[in-house]
Amino acid sequence: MTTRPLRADARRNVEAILDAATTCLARDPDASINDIAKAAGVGRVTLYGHFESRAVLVAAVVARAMAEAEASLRGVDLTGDPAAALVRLIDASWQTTLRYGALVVAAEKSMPVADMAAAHDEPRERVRGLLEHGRAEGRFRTDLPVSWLVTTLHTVTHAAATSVYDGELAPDEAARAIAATMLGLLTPPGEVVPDVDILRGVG
Amino acid sequence: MTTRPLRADARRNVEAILDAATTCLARDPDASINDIAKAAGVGRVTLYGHFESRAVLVAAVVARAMAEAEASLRGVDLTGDPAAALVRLIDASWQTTLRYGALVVAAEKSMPVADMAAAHDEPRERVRGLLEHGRAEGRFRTDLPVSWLVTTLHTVTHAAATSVYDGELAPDEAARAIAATMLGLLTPPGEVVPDVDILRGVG
DNA sequence: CCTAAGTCGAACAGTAATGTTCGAGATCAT
DNA sequence: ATGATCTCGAACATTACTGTTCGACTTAGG
Repeated sequence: MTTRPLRADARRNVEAILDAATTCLARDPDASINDIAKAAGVGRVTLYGHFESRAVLVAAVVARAMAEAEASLRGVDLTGDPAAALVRLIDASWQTTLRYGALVVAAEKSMPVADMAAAHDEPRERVRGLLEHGRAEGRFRTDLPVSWLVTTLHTVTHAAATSVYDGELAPDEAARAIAATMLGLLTPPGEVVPDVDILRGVG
Repeated sequence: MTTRPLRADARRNVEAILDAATTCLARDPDASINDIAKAAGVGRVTLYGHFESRAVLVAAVVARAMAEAEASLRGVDLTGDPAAALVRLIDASWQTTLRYGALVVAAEKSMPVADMAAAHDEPRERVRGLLEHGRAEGRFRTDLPVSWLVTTLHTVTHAAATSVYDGELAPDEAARAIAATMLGLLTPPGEVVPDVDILRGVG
């Protein structure tokens, strides 16, 4: 059952297809197989030679994106000051969201709901743990459900991605904007909002 | 060119179609004309008798939603304390977002980009004015672009709508959650986050 | 250099949606 | 109650996409 090693050009094409599919689907979740093949500089038949169906292709794209996200998040130190840890987490996850953020829309249409839920669960739990920690220390607000706070981080990050895409937010300002926004959002009523620039590399 | 007055049953059907289209498109922006007609308890031919094309139908649905939104927002008093005014604005706009929020996705696919931009401009300007006012008074943060702050209100409100839809947030908690979230988010670094419950009807 | 592996375009079948046409029948309005 | 208005299902043309098959061609690699 072991798949024979692909020829060099075939391996190149698979890579090109995955790259093209990533950018095409991020731009338009309804992008056709034809568009993707053309963007990859490859015939439609060749694409089907490597990916059985559209569903298989987007699954492969998503898997690759998730693997990269995992890798970039695993290294983040979530201990110590919760606010500082949050800023580190945002810095690490921002690039991934910018590249792959819009993919979820494409994924939602061709993947079973259970798989989507499972894929979302792990990163949400990671964030949830950090927020709970901050709440226990009195640094993050407790007057709103944790699940809601997790959702806001998610949604604010995605909003930043589309803002950058639309030219409303400069790419190099984005991570700081997200961090500043979240630090204010998470501060308990009656407490003072921390300055994001103190918590980041102050240049 | 003045359209003759419709017969009673025709008027009823037009209403039913608009209602059905609103809920169907909010649930699934790709809902087919067939689904909408069936949901309205009407044949597909009848629908086409009243709405030339899918584009015309969604335009009509959007127009009705925008009119209702306009009506509910026009009455909001935006003067006085900016934080209190923001809370009033959120309370007024929340119900509309909950009902019509997901429509924008459907609208984006069948309306010219210019129309979408124009439709978004007016409410954004309203919010922008309020935020500028708050910034001038030192109540809202000035270390982030206003356009970004406007975007966050937009995105947080929509996130609340989908959270309610998914059962993660109780409908009656939503408006308070949005207001609390935004008040924290908008507080300048170094300042104290206001308590939302003091600014709302304290029950 | 020669073969197996890979590519490509064209042409095909299948599906699903939009929009139109027709005529028979129901419903409102006067 | 009678004619204009409206509804409805079925059938049709059109378009767009997915996925497959075929045979001729190019390329990798020993």
